[in-house]
Amino acid sequence: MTDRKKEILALSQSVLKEKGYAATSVRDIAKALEMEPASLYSHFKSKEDILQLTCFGMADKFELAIKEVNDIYFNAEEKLRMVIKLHVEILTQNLDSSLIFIRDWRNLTGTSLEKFTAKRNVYEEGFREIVQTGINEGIFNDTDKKFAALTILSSVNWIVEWYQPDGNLDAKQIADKLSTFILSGLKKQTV
Amino acid sequence: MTDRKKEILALSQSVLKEKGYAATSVRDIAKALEMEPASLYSHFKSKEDILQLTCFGMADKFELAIKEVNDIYFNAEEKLRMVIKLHVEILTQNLDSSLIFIRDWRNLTGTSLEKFTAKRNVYEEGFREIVQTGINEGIFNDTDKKFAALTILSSVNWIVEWYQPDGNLDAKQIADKLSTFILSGLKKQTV
DNA sequence: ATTTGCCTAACGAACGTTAGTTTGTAGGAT
DNA sequence: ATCCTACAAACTAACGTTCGTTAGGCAAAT
Repeated sequence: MTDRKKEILALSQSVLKEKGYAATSVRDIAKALEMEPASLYSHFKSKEDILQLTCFGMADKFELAIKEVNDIYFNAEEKLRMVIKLHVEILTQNLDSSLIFIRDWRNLTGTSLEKFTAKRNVYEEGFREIVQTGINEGIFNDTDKKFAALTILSSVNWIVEWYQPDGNLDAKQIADKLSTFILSGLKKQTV
Repeated sequence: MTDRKKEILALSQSVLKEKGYAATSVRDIAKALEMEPASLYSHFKSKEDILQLTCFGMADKFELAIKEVNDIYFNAEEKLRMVIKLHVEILTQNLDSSLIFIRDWRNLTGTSLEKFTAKRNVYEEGFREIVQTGINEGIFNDTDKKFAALTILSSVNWIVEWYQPDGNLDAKQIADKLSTFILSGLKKQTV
């Protein structure tokens, strides 16, 4: 991928995130980039090509992250804290892509859609394994691990809806807060 | 709203939830309903009319729920458990509308969009108040209430992504699990 | 007699995309 | 130094399709 292509992709993503993939036309993107619609096709095969590059680009980052965590860390709490930290970092460092990745992947078609959901399942399975590890270690409640993994992922992914790069919370602080919330809950421990 | 209009609205929603509002055409809806596209306009002013009826219909239900909770229940934990229960019930009993409500409200335009986000803010504020009540009562950790409310709402809303009406969890069970998770977290309480 | 619910037909606008062409630029040969 | 080649990146023009929507009519039910 040439530098110019990367640049145009990034700009396209910042346009797509505003109204969503389906509601944004190729002409919308071209206009924001101050070029003709046809010019985009010097870089991309199709509109969906942009979506694919975005979704799989993000999926790859997450895949790498969970592999790293499972290779290095032993303790389930450590693993969970680490994967949440990496996840939040990926989201906040790629906010435009992340919004498209989370909201618009459903617009993928055919084999792309299948591959994507497969990758997603692998990642979710990684979360479930961490929960299971914690249960086996006796440090997590013996809970529904599927349910737990989904709940964790949902709260982590939701940060793209409210995160402000210029706000008063950075990625590390968000990750810490989330981990604490997920691990200990809202209620004070009764002693 | 006539019975026929209600029926057509419900059918339209079941079509819209599949590919999302923006990616679904009026012709798609008409085809699924086995009528001509133009016939839909005997019932709705526009395509966005359908979206508005859906989004505000859901928003009204949630508004009612949080009012009920704040009127009746005193204790913050009780309030939180109750509002989660009602929220889950509304979602699961209106799964098609819920999916559109959660995913597609961004496609609203003009004053509709403004009104909607305002309503959403009111509801979120209701959650924040419950958290604040719990902190004041000394039963919740002194946490970032904005952050907590968002995290709670995200995990509650996410159930529309995986809930199966024919699955092995009903609304009550989901609400219980969620409440427990949110209140106590994943980690075993160290005694 | 009026209303409800659907129809046929069609409008203009916007859609994603393609074909073919021009422009700018970098590198090697003369 | 200048020319030639090659390629990248943009352009103009337009294609066929689909979009949301409207006008007007017709049949059955009230």
